[in-house]
Amino acid sequence: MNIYDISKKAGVSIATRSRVINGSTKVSPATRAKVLAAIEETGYTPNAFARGLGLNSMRTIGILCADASDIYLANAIYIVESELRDQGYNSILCCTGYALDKKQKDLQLLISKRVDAVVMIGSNYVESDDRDNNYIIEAAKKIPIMIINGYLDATNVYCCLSDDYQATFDITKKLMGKNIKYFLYLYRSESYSGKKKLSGFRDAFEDCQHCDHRELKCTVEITDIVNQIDSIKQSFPTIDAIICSDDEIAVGALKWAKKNKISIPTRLSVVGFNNSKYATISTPELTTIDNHCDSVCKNVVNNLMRVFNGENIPKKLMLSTDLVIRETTK
Amino acid sequence: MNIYDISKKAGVSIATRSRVINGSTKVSPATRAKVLAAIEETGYTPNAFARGLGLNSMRTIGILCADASDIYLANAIYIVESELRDQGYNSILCCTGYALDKKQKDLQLLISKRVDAVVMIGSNYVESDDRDNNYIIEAAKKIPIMIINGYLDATNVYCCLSDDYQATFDITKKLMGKNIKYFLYLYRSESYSGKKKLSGFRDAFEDCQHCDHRELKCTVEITDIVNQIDSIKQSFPTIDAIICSDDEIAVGALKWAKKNKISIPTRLSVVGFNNSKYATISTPELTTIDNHCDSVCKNVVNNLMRVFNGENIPKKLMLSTDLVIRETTK
DNA sequence: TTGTATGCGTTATCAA
DNA sequence: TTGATAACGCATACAA
Repeated sequence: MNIYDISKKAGVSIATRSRVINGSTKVSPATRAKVLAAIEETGYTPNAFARGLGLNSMRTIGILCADASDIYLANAIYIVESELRDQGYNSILCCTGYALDKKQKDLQLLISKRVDAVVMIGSNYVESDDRDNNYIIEAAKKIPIMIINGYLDATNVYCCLSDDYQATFDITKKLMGKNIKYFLYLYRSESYSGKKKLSGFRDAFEDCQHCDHRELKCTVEITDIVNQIDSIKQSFPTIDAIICSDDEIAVGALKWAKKNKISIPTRLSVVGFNNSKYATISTPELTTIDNHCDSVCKNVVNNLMRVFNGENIPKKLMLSTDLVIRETTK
Repeated sequence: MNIYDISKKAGVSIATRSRVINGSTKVSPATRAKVLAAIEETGYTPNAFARGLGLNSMRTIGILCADASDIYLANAIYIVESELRDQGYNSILCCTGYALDKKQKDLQLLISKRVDAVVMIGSNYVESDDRDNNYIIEAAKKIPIMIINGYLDATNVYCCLSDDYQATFDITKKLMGKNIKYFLYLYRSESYSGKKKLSGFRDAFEDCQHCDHRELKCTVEITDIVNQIDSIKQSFPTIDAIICSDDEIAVGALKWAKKNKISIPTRLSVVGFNNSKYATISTPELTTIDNHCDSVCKNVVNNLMRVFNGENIPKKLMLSTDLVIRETTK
């Protein structure tokens, strides 16, 4: 069933049929009705491939993320996909993992599938070594690349992120103001946003004489965190606060505190990051930094539409965060 | 840059070029080298739309799920996508929500995009009223439909699910054996698998004289659960065990117990479902039913490949579950 | 307002 | 082993 069959059935030319399908106004009501009737009767659907070939677009966006099962990324995927579809675009999802070669390969794959743009969800796509970001810059020569929570200065690359540096800086300062002196920072990733968070934490100590802090890079396995904190305790006996780069790590910190019978928040403050569902699932419920993932995602889709529209949009859009106070801080 | 440019550059016909691209053996090493050199030199990539038009396939599978941010569905999406890509297929993700008309519309949309098959993740796609499942049956006339955790008996529809009925039946019986008498069952969804779980729970009471039980349909908001359990307490004062249709609800039950200072597992047993990350994030860690989501998903993709291959596949594949005992049961 | 002719970049069929 | 040519189904410029 194709355009010719429909045209024949309706007794019009294929051009007229095309006008009806695509909602052109330049067609008389009578002929439009004829065509619509024929379409209805036959259950005809336009062939998307042929359409794509002619228009050089199937209105499809590639979504790249390391791991769709990660609670934070999953939420972002959900929002991005929904927003895109509201705009008439479908999403091809590609879970790349964290290895560079796989990320490159998958981005290439999406481009070969002729997607109209790619949205990279997660700061892990921007590498520390600038040469490793060439794959993004090359891709951006063909289609717009949108990066969520990462920043890369390149043509046709548009970034939207939350102010992670300020967030960790502010919460650390805030806790210092509550007479907290000994801080431990837990993190897992040294991605773009991972580094921002870490420097925010570090910089907070610049003018604090009586404070001290340690940084600990945890393994991916949350169950190991308890032992890892134990081991740092030997050289850093007092811990008043643990700031974590995500909520899952913060849950690990809570489990450590529980095992060592350290009462929260009286003797220890714990702060998470992301304001994910983990924050309310956990007991006690986590004080955490809300980086407004949904706003970031909506901004990205909105910006992408404007790029398609030929508008000039900022290459870097930074959104502020909010502290959500629950049960793990005073 | 298209097939003609490459052919001209290599000094061969477009047919020969096509043979090289598609790995046909019927081409001499010399000409193959010429073509490959031309491709390499120009950085040519075949046009996927034109290819799709010719082959009537772009090797794309539609994934339908209600909510990609749900921890359970997100995990399934991740596995399905990864497995599909291993087989050379891309995935178009569509988050439909739970409303029937949206599900119908989105399935239709995927078909109009000419996907090779659709994978429905989540038992919410099979409706109670059989007439409402017509949209699936109709779709299956065009492409294979794979259903994860739901069952529908129709041509070209293939289902893979875990034995949820047996799971709740067994755990309830098991707890009865430990002198537990008063059971509360908490659930949110009346989907296909939701109903199976509920009947498993109910049937466990058939030959138990001294036992009693209640069922409570919770609202979606987990924070309401505490109040909802409180209210049932008035007509059902003693609760020895709470069985939940998913881990998130179980966390709600834990929060209720904590608020009422009921010690777990000594005075109350709580059992979750899914063995999701929530089970280990929560405190105490949840005893839960592992329905082996990963195995189910892998089976589905594997079966789909066999369907494409023209093999005869069972229309219903049931996998057994396992109980994972942690801290919320004796 | 409607119809005709052509291009989009492949794959596939049939000869050579 | 290679090449010419016909589909594939649609959009659109141009003509009527």
